[in-house]
Amino acid sequence: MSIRLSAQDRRQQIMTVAVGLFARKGYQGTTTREIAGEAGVNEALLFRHFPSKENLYWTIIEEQCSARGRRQRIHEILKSGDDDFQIFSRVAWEFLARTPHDSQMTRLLWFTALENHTLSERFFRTYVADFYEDLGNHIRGRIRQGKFRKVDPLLAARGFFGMIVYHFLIQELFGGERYQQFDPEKVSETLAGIWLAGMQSRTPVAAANGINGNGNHAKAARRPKMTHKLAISKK
Amino acid sequence: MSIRLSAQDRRQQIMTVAVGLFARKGYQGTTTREIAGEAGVNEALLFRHFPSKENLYWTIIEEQCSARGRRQRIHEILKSGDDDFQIFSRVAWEFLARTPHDSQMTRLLWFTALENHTLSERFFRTYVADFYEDLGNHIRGRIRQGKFRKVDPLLAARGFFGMIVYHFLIQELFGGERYQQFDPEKVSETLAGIWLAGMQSRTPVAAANGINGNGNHAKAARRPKMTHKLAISKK
DNA sequence: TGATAAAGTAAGTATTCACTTACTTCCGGA
DNA sequence: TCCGGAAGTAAGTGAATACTTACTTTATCA
Repeated sequence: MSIRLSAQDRRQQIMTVAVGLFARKGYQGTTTREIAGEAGVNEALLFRHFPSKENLYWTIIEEQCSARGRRQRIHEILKSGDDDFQIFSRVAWEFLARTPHDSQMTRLLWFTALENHTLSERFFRTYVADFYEDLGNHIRGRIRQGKFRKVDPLLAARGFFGMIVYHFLIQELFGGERYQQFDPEKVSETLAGIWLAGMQSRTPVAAANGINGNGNHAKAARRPKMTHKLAISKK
Repeated sequence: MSIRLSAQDRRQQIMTVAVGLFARKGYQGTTTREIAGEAGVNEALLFRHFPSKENLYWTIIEEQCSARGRRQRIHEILKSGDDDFQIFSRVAWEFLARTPHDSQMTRLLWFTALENHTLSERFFRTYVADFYEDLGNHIRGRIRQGKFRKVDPLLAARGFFGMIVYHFLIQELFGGERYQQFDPEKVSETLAGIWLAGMQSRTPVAAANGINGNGNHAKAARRPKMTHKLAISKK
């Protein structure tokens, strides 16, 4: 028996509890009994607020993941006219400085992407692709201005996000934070600094090793070695 | 009724089928009935070969993920004495040039990490931490030689792996490959090139924006702006 | 101060799950 | 050729699951 709440408050409380459980154990790993139990109510009440477990799940995803706030903020950062180090540090910061609720939702979304691979594409288009478009356009502009090396803007954008998202995953999802704490601001600046210096490098050290001036690759000389390694790697 | 196989062959076949199902749907999302059905045998036979579903799962993980081959190869690459562009391109290549079986196992391991967060740390220590140690040591050496910027070697290694692993995840797990195909060799060289140029940058462009010569950060001037953004991001 | 509607619950149901028991089929070697 | 043992199966078991039905409690307002 639990404290009597208004339908609206109870609904919200059930969703909050469910986010935590779905994020920790996934959709399949969470039972409606657990959700009701942790919310301190009878299971039947859960089904008065949500017609099915699946509906509860998608309600959470659609309500919590609109993420328009972040996209808007990143859009503003990119158009702010600041210098690139400011811009990329702040974009990184947007992804690294997360509330506990953000962390939970990130876990939940990775679960969704893995569990429901028919919907993972929709998820990707809705919540991720926009960032690439905005950042890719920015990078493309810089390349046109001659400020960045000529590389595939999409690949460069992925590289940048990859550094940040992967760090976040290791820290928050794999428990890396138990071994070493990182200051999000320092991480933002360090990773953005590495990536940016790599993109701005006008006389890239790598040029001596096979990347020519305009960012294309001179493959012929190195290919045999790589091919050899591939043969081994396939076992 | 299925073709009669030797116990050894049947066991192997069940494992092969199970890898595919666990990778697509996770541990919780896969039923023993499905595995038996797809293997074309009775469910009871599955339990003669494996005492439990959980045992089947861990047998797969321990048998398929020894990954010692790859660690050994990466160790050799790092000690090969090649120039850094060769080294980092080839390490990237090791992670990007995957067989379909490798892709399946990667999906399965991400599932494991998410589903079983008490064991994800063990997984991380067993199969990931080694790479960091090897690569981190290499980076530390280069910093000592004055060839790389002075940044946290662990963070730099994570940044490098992040670029590669994230690209792989997007392509293989989120279906990014349906929109755009990438040549693994080109991706390896481009990402390694960006990261390496960023690490080697002797007079980093970012220095004008707040990173000083030895890689530490001058925070004071920029912090108010960042803090402002954080306040917004917390909603 | 009751009537009422909404909040909340006890005790189910059908189905599915991992796993078992008791049986049949078939191959290889003496 | 025949028999022992291994490969394979039909038909379950109890527990757990998502979801339901029929009921009780309680806040609110005329």
